[in-house]
Amino acid sequence: MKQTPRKLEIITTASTLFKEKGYSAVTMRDIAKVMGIKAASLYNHIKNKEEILTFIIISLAEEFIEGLEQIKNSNTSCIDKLKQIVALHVDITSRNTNGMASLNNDWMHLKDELNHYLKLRVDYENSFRKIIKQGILKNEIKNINPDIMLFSVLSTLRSLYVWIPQKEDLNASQLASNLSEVLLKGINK
Amino acid sequence: MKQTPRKLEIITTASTLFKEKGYSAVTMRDIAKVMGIKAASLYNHIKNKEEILTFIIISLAEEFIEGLEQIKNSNTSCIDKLKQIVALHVDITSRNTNGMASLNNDWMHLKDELNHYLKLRVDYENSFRKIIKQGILKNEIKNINPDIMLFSVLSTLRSLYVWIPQKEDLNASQLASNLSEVLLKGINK
DNA sequence: TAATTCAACTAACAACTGTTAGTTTACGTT
DNA sequence: AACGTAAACTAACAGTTGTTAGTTGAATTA
Repeated sequence: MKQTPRKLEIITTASTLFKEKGYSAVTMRDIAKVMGIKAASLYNHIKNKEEILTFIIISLAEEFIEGLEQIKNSNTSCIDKLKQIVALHVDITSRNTNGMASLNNDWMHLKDELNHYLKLRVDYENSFRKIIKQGILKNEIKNINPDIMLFSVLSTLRSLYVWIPQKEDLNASQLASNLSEVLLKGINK
Repeated sequence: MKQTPRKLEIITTASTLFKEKGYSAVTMRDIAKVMGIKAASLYNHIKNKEEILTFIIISLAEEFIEGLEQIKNSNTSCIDKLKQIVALHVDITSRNTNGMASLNNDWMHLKDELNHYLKLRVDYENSFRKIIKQGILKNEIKNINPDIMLFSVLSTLRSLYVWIPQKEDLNASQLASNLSEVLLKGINK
């Protein structure tokens, strides 16, 4: 799946607008206007509006899947794996704050690739839960309902795209380590 | 602001659709079809589409503000106040999972009431942060960047609307206490 | 120089959007 | 029986939507 530079410009521009107003509220004319061209000209580079959304979402989802695959195979404790997952989210999100908005909020507007996306998401959550469950077995993690822990941690990580742009003073590794501390050990002294 | 029963039915129906596809992707004809009437008939009960969204968002936002006001004035430790905030979110969200989707994802489509909403949100976050900062001063809470802790906890609480409907086996108080445990003390043993 | 390709353009389409105006129907009150 | 009202209806509007077809000019290649 090679993309021309102009096509990537369209995707980048669209991402910004999708984050601001959501996929459905952004028109092809909106995207074209920002780029200084007419809406019809976009179709020299892309098949249709859906292709833009699909590219944004699927490429990010696959990046997460690949990252988690690495972490699963690393020979470390479960707690360390969780720290790596936090760092993975901080890393990918820092580089794609706009796209992450679509991944979180616009996936339901996929058509052709909806099932593909849903499979990737379920796979990701299952692998994540497996690490937590193993941590409980190995006595590294508290014996609370694993779904609640998964939900709590993953909700925070999925919301990073909102907070990272307004906290540019924090660098990535600093944010990742502070976040790991809070998620793993809580805020109570 | 008294609402007729039929108007509330429209708002409830719209909330469900807004959660599924987002405000922009839901048409007046979609809402009417679910109710078994024509789109034009909706206007016997509501002023326009925006009024539906405004009602959903502002009434929920005010419920949160009022709840937090109570908690601020309660004569307890900061940790206990945070537990009360968790319970507040679980309570309101359990009763309004659909509306919470709009509060989180559709607020940018407000027009007349956008500034009102933004003020309520900033006020809420400021009050929340104040409780965390006081907890740090009183040595109840770790001395980490309060914004990171606020972000982490609030992200989880704001995502509850996604998880509560798919975990109907958990009752509210059970969920609130488990969640408090995870958010306050972390998942690390 | 001629031929080809790229990436913009104009013009138009059919479908869909929120909304209004005017009409009809059913029902409770005088 | 007559009236008033609530809540549905039909028909239509003006504007917007994604998308297509065909054209143009500039740059690249033969």
